[in-house]
Amino acid sequence: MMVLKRQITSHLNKKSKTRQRRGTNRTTMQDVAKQAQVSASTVSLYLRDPKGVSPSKASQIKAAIDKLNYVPNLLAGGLAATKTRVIAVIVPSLTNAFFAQTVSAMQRYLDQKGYQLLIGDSDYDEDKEYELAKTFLAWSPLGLVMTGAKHSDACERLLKSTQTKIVQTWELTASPDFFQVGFSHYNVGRLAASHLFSLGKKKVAYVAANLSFDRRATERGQGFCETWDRLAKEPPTIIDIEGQVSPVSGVKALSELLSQAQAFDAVFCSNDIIAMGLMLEATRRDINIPNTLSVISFGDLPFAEILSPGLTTIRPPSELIGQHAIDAILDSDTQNPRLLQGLSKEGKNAQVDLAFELVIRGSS
Amino acid sequence: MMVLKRQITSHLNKKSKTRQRRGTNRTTMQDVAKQAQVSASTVSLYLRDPKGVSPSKASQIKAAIDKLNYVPNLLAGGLAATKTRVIAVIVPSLTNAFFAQTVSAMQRYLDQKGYQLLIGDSDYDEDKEYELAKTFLAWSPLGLVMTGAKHSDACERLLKSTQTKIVQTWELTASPDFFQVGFSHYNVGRLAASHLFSLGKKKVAYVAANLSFDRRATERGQGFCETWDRLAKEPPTIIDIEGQVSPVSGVKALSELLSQAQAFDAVFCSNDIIAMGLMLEATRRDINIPNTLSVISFGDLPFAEILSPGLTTIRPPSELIGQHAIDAILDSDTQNPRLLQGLSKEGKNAQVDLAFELVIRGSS
DNA sequence: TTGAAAGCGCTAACAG
DNA sequence: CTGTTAGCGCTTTCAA
Repeated sequence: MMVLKRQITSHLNKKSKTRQRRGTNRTTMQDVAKQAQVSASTVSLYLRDPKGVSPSKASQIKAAIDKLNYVPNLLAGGLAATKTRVIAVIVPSLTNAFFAQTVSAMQRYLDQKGYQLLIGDSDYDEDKEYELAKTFLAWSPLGLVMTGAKHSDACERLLKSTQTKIVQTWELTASPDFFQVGFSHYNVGRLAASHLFSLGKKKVAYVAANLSFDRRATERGQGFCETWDRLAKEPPTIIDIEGQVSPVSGVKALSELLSQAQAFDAVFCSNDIIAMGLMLEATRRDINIPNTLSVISFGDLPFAEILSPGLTTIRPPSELIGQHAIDAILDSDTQNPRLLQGLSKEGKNAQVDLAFELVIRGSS
Repeated sequence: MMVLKRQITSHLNKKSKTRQRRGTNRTTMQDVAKQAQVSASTVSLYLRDPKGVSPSKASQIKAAIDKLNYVPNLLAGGLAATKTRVIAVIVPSLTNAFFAQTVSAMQRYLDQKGYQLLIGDSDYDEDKEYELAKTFLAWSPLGLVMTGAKHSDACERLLKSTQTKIVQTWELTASPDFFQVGFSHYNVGRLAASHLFSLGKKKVAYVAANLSFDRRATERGQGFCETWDRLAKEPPTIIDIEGQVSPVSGVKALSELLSQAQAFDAVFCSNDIIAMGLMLEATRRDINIPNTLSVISFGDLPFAEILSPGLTTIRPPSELIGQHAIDAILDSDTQNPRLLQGLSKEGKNAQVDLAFELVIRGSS
């Protein structure tokens, strides 16, 4: 009996063999419990719901935590609970202002809610995207936010087989397999076309970069070209600059435009970065905007308003996309009430179709 | 004996009580092991070092993994190994191009190495930064990359008490407590001052936004002002625009500048965003750059070269900072060989002082 | 309210 | 090269 008791005592006081081996020294919940003279499960309860334990024990535990500088081990917690407070996000590029805005909005939205964002950058590469998704799912996240609605077959299979909530953003498709939050890029193109047509423009072009890699820009282009064709009975010219999107693409695009036989009186740029380059180059070449050439674009990035003239552009709901995506994931966690109101989010593959806005400035 | 055997068998075939309760259905390593007719530890070994198991078993295991669509549970793995392949990063703002570049470089650098980046955005708030650091450390990351060398006292204490490798970036301090990789912002300011002085400029100003919140911009300003004062025997004027950094700050700054009694012939902008606004506004007001006003800045963001005239600016080693930070962390993990060569990284609080570059264009 | 017990799924000695 | 074993630190019944 005495022997047994001593063994128990020593078990409580000494580090286990494994911990000794590894040289691990982490303060555990067990340490806190001992310090506070309660059991580990009471500490656990306190951490999740402080009002669940008696005030006296609560203050003892609080003191112990402060004294020992205790940091809970989320790995152990997640493993035990078979779920985590992590939300994974995969974007094509972190340096792209659109996605940076969306991710940033997610972070702010999550702020103080105790969730972590696991962020991955696929570099516009489907294979990398697949690898990222695989690794991210291994962290048992509450949800996985993908950018775009098209993935490699393997990735698609993976996403369908997981129990994790999947949300696709920035793109809406006809018969979605997952929850989607975005807007119609096709309609963005339509809006641009009708705006230019209503201004009485005759000869227009769609300017983009790296179109074969940018499905969403392609769709905007389609909406633009088909609509223009219907209105003006003439298909727009498409200028597709090779290489990554940068202001330089816009510079090149203008040269390309000027080298054509016809004279254009308006262009729709696939985004503001390109439009900026094009407008600055136009200024340099003494081409008057909007008199000689009207410019309309997509993005409404911070510099759009200070270009001369101000850039007419269509503003996407970057922040809202982030918020709704997070909302959909938190929604599916029964622990959390719905945050944003007024939108039906029922169904595994519901869609949230957000509005975009035409911001008219001097360039058109 | 028979009874015992049946019990064992049933234990292997049925889900455990806990899993049944929770309704968890995850494919585990155990499932793979059974499918492949080997033990779980063999599967584990295979996953970490495929060459460690015999070719025949290896192919069986591979087949089993594919068939079952097995995704390892990184939480369990990390817990068991008391370490993870996660690297945490805290930046002041994800939408800030400088930090986006650094984080993006980290991701690319880590690509295919099987490490994850846990990214947090402190929104330039020391309290948020502290909370983030605390939560991130709870994930037992291999390392934690902080931006800047100044934190709240509580945060400082936390960072010192942890066993996780801490790296501070984008800033170098006199007697560092942690490993630092950055460059001297003071010297950036010095370089800007001597460049303008060598050009024969007489009356200069330092233009910045939100200076009281931007320690690094303040330091660049100090380097600039002190050096200019020494060279020209006159302290520069400091224009500090309130509010978040944006091109609009530059627009406002120019008005401010023009409203002063003296006429300036050169300005040093704290970053390219501001410089862009200032230059566009100058063009609008028909102020000739560089003849009437020279502009030099800091950043070399993508648009710097396409402004008219091109923007003279000092390019920080954004990507290199990311690479060295990761390197320092991977270095401290004995599993990994040093990746970048030629730099001594000994010591817990060594410094990596990276070079920056003056890119001279038409604006100066 | 509180505590004991039984895992969560995996890693890492260790022995064979 | 392979399997056995003993945890990693926490959550969650369940009973007291």
